[in-house]
Amino acid sequence: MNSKLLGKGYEPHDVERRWYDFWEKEKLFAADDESSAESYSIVIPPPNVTGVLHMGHALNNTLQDILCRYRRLRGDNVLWMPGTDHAGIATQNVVEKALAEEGKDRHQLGREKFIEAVWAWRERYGSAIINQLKRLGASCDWDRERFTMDEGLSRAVRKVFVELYNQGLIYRGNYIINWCHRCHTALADLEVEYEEHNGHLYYIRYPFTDNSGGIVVATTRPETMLGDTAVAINPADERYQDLTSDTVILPLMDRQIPIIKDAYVDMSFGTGGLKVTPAHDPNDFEIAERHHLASVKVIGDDGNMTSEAGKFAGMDRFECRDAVVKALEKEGVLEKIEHYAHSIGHCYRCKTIVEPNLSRQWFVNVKPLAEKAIMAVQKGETKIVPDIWTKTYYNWMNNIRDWVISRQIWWGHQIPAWTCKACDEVIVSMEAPTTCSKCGGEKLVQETDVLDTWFSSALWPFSTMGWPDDTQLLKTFYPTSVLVTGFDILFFWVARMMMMGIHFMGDVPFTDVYVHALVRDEDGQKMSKSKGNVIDPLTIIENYGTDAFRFTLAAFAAQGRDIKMSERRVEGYRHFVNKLWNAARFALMHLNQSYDKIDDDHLSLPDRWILSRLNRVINSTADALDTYRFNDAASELYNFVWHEFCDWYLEAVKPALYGKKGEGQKEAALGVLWHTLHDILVLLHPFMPFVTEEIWHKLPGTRGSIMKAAYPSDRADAADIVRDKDVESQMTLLIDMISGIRNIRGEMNISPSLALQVWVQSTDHATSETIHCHQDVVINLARLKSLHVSNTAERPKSSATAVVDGATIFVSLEGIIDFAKESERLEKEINKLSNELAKVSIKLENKAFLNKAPAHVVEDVKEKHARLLERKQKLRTNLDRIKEIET
RNA sequence: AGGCACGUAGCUCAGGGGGAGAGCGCUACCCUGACACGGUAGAAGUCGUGAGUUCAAAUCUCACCGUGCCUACCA
Repeated sequence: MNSKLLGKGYEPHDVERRWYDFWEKEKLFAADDESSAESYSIVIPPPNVTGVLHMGHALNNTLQDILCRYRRLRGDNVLWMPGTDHAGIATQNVVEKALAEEGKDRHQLGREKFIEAVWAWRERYGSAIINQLKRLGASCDWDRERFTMDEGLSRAVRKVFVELYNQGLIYRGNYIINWCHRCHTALADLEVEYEEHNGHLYYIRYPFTDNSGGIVVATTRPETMLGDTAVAINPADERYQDLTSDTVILPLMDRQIPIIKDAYVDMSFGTGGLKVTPAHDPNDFEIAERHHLASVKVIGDDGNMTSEAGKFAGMDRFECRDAVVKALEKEGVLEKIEHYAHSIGHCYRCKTIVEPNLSRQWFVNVKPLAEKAIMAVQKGETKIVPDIWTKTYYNWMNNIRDWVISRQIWWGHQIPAWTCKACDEVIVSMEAPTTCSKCGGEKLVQETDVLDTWFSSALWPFSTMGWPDDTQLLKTFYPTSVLVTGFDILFFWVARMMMMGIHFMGDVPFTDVYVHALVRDEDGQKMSKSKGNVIDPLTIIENYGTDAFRFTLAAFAAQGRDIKMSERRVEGYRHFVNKLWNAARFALMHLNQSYDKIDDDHLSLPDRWILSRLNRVINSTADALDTYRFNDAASELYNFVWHEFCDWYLEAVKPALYGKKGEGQKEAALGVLWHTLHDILVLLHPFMPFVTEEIWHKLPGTRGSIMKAAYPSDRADAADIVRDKDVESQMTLLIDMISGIRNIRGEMNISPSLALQVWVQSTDHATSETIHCHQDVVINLARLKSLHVSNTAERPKSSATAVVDGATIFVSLEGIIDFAKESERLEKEINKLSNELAKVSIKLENKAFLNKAPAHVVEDVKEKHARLLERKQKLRTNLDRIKEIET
């Protein structure tokens, strides 16, 4: 007996550390660059180097790990490519903050020293999130870990930039972009978050040159009026048909500006007069283009007013707003102020209010790339799961606008463009040029801007595999099998990877995209630090163990639904881990060897039954995982292990295991027990890698890591485990009988220790045969003194009755029966049956149903009706008897 | 403004045209030689509201109410 090998309760911490080290040491996560096995690959959504593991990461990586571990068990050559993202703005912010604490800023250091400081920071803290992923059990091929700023990936970035530039898909120009004054950089449209805000709408009168009348405009940002270069009205607006002047005076600046007519102006808004500020509003910018208006930039890149702002120059933009309002009031041109709710854009990194700003930036013309990315999904080259996201993907791709890729920060891939000081020629090239290709000049200055981080992440599926070199890794693993991600980065990342992958690799980056839900708190709120509702995955791991946590995430991961994280649920699954542990503990008390072959001759009904059920769960789990139904797989396994294996099988075979059924049955049961536990461990391993590995090593006959095991249905002996419906229905009969007797015991308050005498009456030969053959199972599990089976109405005088299909059960209660209680119990049962019977009867009385419903449905309902009726009548007979005795 | 999802037991959620399910919680009994992180039994839902399609609707359609999210606009 080796029962001492397992402790009474499962203690995760030591086990987790031990096996993770073992897996790493044994290189069990390593992919083969070249292998005859089928390839399966996933690239990790690279977390930010500055990041700490949150629930989103935990879910995302747990799902990927389940897939990877599952595919390994299926014999695939699996590559899970790990790495991190340099997160330009976020990381720069973090390092700047650290510098600020030392009283320094980046400008004092200079660009080069600052970059060094960021690298140093990365050395020190950058592996935090990687270590946290390891605690989750993530089986990434860590030897291949990549970073978007690595030399290899940087080369890919330069290559892509140069090619897109040469193809005319990257250009530089002056356009309105979103500007964050705090991060001091341009932001892409996607990087702006809008939030509802209670502001004001200011009505300002721009008088005619003679200071009379004029046009009233409305604005939420009065300070921008300093940069107005026109007032626009709708050409169809009747209010302005009789204008005598075609100019107005811009108040405070005393500038004469034109009145222009443009159909863009919404006549129903405000007064129908629109102030035009081309440098600070995207729509105004477009109007200005159409009407060839000048642009006056009054808000500077630092958030202060520029010299163009006249006497307001140098003022902070918000202070200026108040000052302008006061000044307008003083001039008597402020008509009114209304309360006005509107949404304002904020920087997604630092939450500062962003300003549309005219600026010279680099852009990607994404339309041509997007078209191919749409086609690829339409043609099914990439499948988005669940399908619901496909529409969102199309919608966004169809309305896509050019992408600003330049950022005015230091940390990132510096744009590989140089300007010749002598002739202003722009040279874009992989390596720094020494002379100007046009004039031969030697004074070349590199563009100071860096690229958007997402520009490099867009290349992730192939840059991590060595592109632009033609590597073996790419040949084996590109396109990747699936991308697992949250919908929040569907556009930021997935769409852009699609575009770049197709353009540069000539093939989609992944064949499937599995989009999972967002993890929210128990009330459905998005977790955020500011709300203080963040649940730290590492705390959960500390308290409940990684396996319980992972299983919870899988069980919660129903498609198309957000996940509301509940600690209670994790606790529940911790109990499940412990249940498995104890089932194994019990099994290992009896198992001293492995069993290659199941002894068919001595199998009991429970043995055959559990093998049949095992066969079902093997197939349904595989099916669920193949279609990304993680929650289905998890609940199948949960129910099988707890409610079939533990509750029924283990209890049923105890007598055999304790040698009460002879050596033959004992050995047969041991064989089944070994097989079932063995397969349970393998099936559960993707979800609960640690506890399964721990038990695996205690199970006799296993060699090496469970990671090297074969999925049950792929094994040579898989044929031994077959589904047998006959066996299942026989076992169901026994289970129903036992439950019926237990119900009587419970309801009648009969002590569990009292062994009962039971008479079973059945006129159905097959039923009585089954009961007779397997009566030991019933006697054992229902705690009986005796069980008599007959086809006559032989029964004890004082008894309680239960009914199953094909048989009536009489539990002798000689001397202890409480007639009133038994009547009550029977009446309750009869009531239940009557209710069900009523529903069924309605159907059968409905001629339309009998005529139109499919024959098998009608047949089913008739059968059910007969069954219910039989049961009810039997109970009724016994109730009558009881009442007779009682009176 | 447009779009998408969701409203099922006290709580958290599965299910998805023909017998209402799970976990937690609750009630009663039980420390039965794996497990009290356990066992056995039990109570509990007009499946948001209203209409329609159908022989049959929790399930499909529409409207409404409520919740959440996404996209766009916002002078």
